[in-house]
Amino acid sequence: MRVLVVEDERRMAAALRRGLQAEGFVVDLAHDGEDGLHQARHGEYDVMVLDIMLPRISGYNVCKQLRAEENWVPILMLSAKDGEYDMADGLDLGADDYLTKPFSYVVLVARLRALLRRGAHRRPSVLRAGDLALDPARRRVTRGETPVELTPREFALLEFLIRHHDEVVSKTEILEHVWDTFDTDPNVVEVYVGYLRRKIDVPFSRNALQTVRGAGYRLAGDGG
Amino acid sequence: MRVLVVEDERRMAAALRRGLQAEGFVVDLAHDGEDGLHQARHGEYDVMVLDIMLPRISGYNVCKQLRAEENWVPILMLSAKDGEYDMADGLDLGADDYLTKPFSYVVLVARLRALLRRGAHRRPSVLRAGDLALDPARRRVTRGETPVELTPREFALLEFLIRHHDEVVSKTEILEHVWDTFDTDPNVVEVYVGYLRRKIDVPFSRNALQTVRGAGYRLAGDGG
DNA sequence: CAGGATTCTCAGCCACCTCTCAGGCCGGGT
DNA sequence: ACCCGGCCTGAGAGGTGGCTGAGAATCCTG
Repeated sequence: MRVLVVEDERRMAAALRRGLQAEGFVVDLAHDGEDGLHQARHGEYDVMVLDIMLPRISGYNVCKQLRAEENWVPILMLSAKDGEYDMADGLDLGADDYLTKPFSYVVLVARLRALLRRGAHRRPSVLRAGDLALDPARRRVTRGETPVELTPREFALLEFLIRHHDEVVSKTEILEHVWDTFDTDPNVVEVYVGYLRRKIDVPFSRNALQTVRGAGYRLAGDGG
Repeated sequence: MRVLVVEDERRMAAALRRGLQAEGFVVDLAHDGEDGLHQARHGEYDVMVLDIMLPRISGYNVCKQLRAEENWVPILMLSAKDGEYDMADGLDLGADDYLTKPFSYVVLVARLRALLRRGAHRRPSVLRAGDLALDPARRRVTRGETPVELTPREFALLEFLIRHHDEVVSKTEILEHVWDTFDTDPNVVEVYVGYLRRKIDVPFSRNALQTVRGAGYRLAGDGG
């Protein structure tokens, strides 16, 4: 599990790093708010420990900024101050938990694990067209209730078609977006369209993946 | 044993703390329902004493909320003698025991110990996927009823996979989160996936740890 | 420092995937 | 009907990704 620790006091930061590494975490450090914000944006962290009193950008603003950017990494806030007001403030800004210094090391680890267990709020996005459903994250395709096994190329092709369902897409477009070339033999598209049809078309049902002679292909969606 | 006491009357709270500490418990206090809910969520308590009449959020709702979040910490409820709710109400909402004020410490402690002995309904602190269970705190893994011995690296890999069960995770993602590098030979992931399979895959059963060629790996989990 | 556990590298092997090719099919125009 | 161009498809060669056994390097522990 990968954790970003944003803490300006060097001794505290070093202690946290050692301790968390001993617990099996992969630890990155940032020593001010700007650095922390930057690292949080570009690294994929499972959880984040964020001090409030920081040079350049305060922990409050780091948190606020990340949430504004739709970054939902679980955040545990640390503060030297005490009082309910601070805590409510931090939680309002989108932190997931809050700890007041001095804190017990055991408690910190326990709460980090609690955050990890809950997980970040993630967005489920499933693409649909007709009775076809494609989940890019899970890399899973179903027709109705039955799962469909696709090779990577087939999957990429179907994803492109389903994103443009009900539109006619030319073989050239497909080559550009799925194969990343434009001067290959378009026959390869025909071949893969054939593969897809064998896997996603139900016998005795109208074809979901239609040929538009001279123009390209169209994947029929529910709307039209 | 770690106990969380949620009680708004300061005198009563202080008395409970002293009494329970004398019995050898580690005691945390919360003075209203919101605080109590928060602490219960983020701390790992072995048992919880929860007053019903509380500012902000009632004890009933704290309990209900925790159970809705699959938090199965044993809860002992406290009520004033003339409360508007009765015992059946509290137990219906998922409390494990119920005491009416005034009560004797001896009885309180006896019932807490009984709860601890009985254990919670279930320990939800473990991650699950299919018949695999991984307890991050105890660093323990079981397949069904049988324990599985894992090395630290294997454990970290399985933890990452189980947290993303049903999703396809690429070797690069795995390298970043488990190995803390991104430019190492991905073959090391393949090797460790192989190790894991030998330890967690049951013969004659469908593979829990599936290869998604060209994309990564997916740990199959049954909704949990 | 010895012995064992753990992590990692390497190379060979295998299965699957990708793409090419050639022949056949089909639709439309005349 | 006939032809032509676009499309489909079966077969198969070649490439690539992934798996694994062997063993080296490293870490841990007594």
